[in-house]
Amino acid sequence: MPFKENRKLDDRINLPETEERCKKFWAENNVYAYDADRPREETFVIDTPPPTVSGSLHIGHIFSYTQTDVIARFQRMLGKTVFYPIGWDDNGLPTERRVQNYFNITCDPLLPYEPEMKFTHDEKDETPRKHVSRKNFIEACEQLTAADESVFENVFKNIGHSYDWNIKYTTIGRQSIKISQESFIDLYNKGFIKSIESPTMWDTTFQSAVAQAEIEDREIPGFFHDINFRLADSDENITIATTRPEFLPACIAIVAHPEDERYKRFFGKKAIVPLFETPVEIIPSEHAEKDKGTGIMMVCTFGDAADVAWWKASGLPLKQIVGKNGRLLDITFGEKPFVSLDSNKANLAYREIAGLETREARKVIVRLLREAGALKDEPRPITHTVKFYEKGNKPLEFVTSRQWFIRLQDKKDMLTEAGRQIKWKPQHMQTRYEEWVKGLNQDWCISRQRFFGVPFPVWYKVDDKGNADYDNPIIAEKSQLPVDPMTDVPQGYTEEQRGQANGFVGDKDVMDTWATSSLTPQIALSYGNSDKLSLPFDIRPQAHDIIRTWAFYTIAKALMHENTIPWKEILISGFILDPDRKKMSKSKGNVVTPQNLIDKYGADSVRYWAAKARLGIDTAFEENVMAQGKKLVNKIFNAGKFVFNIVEKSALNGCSDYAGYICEPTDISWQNKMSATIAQATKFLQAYDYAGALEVIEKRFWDFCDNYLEIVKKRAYADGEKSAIASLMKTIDLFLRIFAPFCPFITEEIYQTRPWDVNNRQSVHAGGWPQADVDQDDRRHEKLYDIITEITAEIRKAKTEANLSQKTGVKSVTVEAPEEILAQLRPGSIDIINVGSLEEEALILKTGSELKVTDVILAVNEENECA
RNA sequence: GGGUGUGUAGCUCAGUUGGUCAGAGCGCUGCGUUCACAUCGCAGAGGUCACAAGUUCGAGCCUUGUCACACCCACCA
Repeated sequence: MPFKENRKLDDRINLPETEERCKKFWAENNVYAYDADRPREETFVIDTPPPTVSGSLHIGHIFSYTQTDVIARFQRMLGKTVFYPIGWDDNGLPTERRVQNYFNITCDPLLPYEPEMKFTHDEKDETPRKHVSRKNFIEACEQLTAADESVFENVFKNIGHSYDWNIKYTTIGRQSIKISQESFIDLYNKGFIKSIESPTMWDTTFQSAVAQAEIEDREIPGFFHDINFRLADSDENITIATTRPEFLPACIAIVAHPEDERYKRFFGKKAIVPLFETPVEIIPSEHAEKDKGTGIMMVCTFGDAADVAWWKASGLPLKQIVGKNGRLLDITFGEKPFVSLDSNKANLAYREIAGLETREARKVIVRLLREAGALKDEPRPITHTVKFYEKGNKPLEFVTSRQWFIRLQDKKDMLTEAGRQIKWKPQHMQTRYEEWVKGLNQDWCISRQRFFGVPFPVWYKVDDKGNADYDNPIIAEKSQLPVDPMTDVPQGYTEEQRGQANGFVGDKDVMDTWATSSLTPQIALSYGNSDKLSLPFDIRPQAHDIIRTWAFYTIAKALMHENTIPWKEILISGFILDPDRKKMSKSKGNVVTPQNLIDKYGADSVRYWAAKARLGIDTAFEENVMAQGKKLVNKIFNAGKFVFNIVEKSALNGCSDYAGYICEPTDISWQNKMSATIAQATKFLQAYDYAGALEVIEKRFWDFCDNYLEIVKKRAYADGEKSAIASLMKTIDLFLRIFAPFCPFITEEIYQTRPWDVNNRQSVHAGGWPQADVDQDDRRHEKLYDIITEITAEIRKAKTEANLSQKTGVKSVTVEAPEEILAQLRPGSIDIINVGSLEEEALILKTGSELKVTDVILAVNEENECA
């Protein structure tokens, strides 16, 4: 039901119908389409965050995305064309995990493709995970993300976000893959990308490398084990505390603090690793702390990140004992680098743990140590923090593997400088960014040993012995993109040569999802078909939890590719917190879904709630604010309807050019107020302070309903006075426009049904933000409105205190004020008489030092109230 | 250990450069309201603005310190 010519406003507010009508109207009239022909200066460019498609939309999304929409709508109403894309971040591990759980499948790249395979969701499916081929798995991902994305799209449309749905991308889409691969090739050619074999943080469940930014610490229970190491050439023992005794076979050294008197005399000597009889040197190191554990520790490859750093510095050989599946590798003592004074004994011990998961191996080692008498005391339970992949449920291991890295550590200064060229709102968020850059201690590992992602556009030559040459990759030609090296063939080769001696193999890894989402500006531009736009965009809106990932990586990529900043300003939104001020939990999020709230309060009210919160401030979830929004929406509707009723019965019905009729002093004074409010709101919105703008607009609106409307009611309604009616028309026109960015539905509904401007049925959102030129206003009666409301308040108070109706008549009111005030007041006397139900001649004006209402004598009795 | 933010009425939050800044909404209390709106109106009570010291004629606002809470990073044998 689109808006028809001369449609009348409903008698009662009906939000669901209003919302449907508006959505249809906007879609049919392309109200939010970006105009690629307009020049850059007339364009507002937004780098919209593509939400992760791995479940349902959270109320937090609605919160921050709505704040951006308010800004977008304001800019559009200013007359700009708004480049406002929308995308879905659907590639990567989170999606794979959801697909695995949802369809109860797991990917086995060795299986053949089954073209007929279908996927269904069964809540009660308790059978073991079904193994499917890589291609089938990707199809399952595509199926589920497509379904999820259409749900997301509906919610965003229901809440009234004004994206240009023609500029819609997915990070797994063909175009995104192409741009992501181009990015890889560009960085490779610039020498910013390297592939190296190195210890990498590894999730054994997903069997993939993960990046520094994807790690989180978790407190888990564990044990301290005090293990005795025999000293070589001595009967003495030293006791070493460790939480990971299963790493004994990978021990490469013992370290203690150089100033530790207990161990100073041992430096340079050798200790013997129990069970495995490996001699290791005792070395001083600043890293060791005297008062932790026993003060002396073993270094293994690799129990934790400190081991990695220490190993790199030491130059000692690498003893990798944990495999990619998280199980202990099959190694043999006596072969390099696993030296032992007694290889038979060592191998006997190791055979007990080979093939076990690290946790199981730990238990076995403890038993063996106990049997060998090398365990000083029984293990002591502790709680310690361990690194996890944020989406994983097993601790990370350090596994040596070949990975692609983007060099960032040598660009810290440039990255910091780029951050300084961007305006951060709030400002302190820039500090967070800088601290993150300062603390970078790894390059960016972008390869993931997964399936649903952007493939590396890379193959490797295979030599005559069948070994791949990883140091000299074959990089795809740009004209070939997008490519999948597992099915596409490098130039100069044929498919028959795949995997053959003197042939080639494809790189089977995919990229980290951030490697693609860090290119959202470039991807959006490619979908936008614009030759007028380039980096930097105007704004990037996002939350503060992904400063270290999305913001950081986007800045890094823009710097490396275009040598510029990606956006001029970055607006950091806060979080929605549980009422107990913790981060909103999933369980809660499932109950309070955005759609439920839209259904309950209406889209405009949910938007009102979002727009009330300041940038960067975390806010507790408070449904009351939505109820408040609903009251406002209702009030806007009723005020509109009331004014329409007045206009329809008046001589100004159907009149478009009403402004010239506004001539009465009180009306002119009120319009001064409106101008001031518009000026304030405009200033706030230009500074992206949508909450500040909403506050002043809302305040003025309630003032309008409570005071001005009451003041002019009689003149407009009973007297049919044109000045009052025209002033009401103008006021409604102005409020509809300045509320439009916040409450797009109700404002459009009323705007389209005005009994004036009937030939102008453009969307209220298509432009027309009011100009507040206060300097051109007629300021002769500037103070009058405030004087009237002040006196009115005193009269109302007198009635309230007498427990009487506001309709009670007034016999006399005495106002004392300086002559200057009285001069302003006199032309508006009639309005005080009207609004206060004063009898004729009841208003007595006296000269005094300041404005004061001294006597209010009510008509019902002779009670005299002193104000 | 390093960094950032927050602490203002019972609750959720505003308080822009120090001078009507002690506020709003909700909640609470009282009263009113047939005629735009009970999704209403009018009014009221409620706060040593975390604490302490300092700067100033004057401090929620600036400085220093303390406490509490939250988030990020580092360390985690």
